[in-house]
Amino acid sequence: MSSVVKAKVWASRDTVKLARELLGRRLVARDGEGFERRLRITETEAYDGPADRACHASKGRTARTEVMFGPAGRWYVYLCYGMHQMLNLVTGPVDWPAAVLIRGVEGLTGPGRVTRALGVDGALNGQPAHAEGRLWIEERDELVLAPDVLAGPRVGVDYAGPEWAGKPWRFRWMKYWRPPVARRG
DNA sequence: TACTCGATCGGA
DNA sequence: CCGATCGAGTAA
Repeated sequence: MSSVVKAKVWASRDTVKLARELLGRRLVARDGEGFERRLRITETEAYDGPADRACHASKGRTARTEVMFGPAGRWYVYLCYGMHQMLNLVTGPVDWPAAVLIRGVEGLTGPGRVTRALGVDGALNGQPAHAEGRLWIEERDELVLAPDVLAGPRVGVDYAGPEWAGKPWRFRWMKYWRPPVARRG
């Protein structure tokens, strides 16, 4: 199967469904020595379209959000709070800005922790997520729904207002998801 | 050019 | 609870 065909898997109009279906698929990270880690995706969030006030692209088409308007199957990586890289998979048709934030993989809870552990940074922005390289999503012909998935509101998007912050577009595969390490009190 | 604020995290 | 830390977005 060509990369082009594989990328079409993510071109569905329904990004919320894709965020749900991404659970259970493997994220593969290859380091400088060629060592690979294959980790099940356990937590995702959907950011869907120009009307979604929590989606960066709701502010319009800019240099930063351009990649979300492009073809599906590429990485959208941006810096948050000046120190955390956020890893997203671009989804949807061309000119429909949407993406799925990868918030957790097995053994790693939290979007900033995932990228730190896998060495992800802005260099991956715009790179294909469906071809072997530095980081990719393992090929699988069919999307398989993971069982035991909990949906809830997205994290940290209250600024988007109740209509958008309240949408249950965060998905966790509870069989593999683990709560963040306890904070000290 | 000067602000403001975040799709977060770890420490107190 | 709080500070870290910096680029994008906005207003001017």
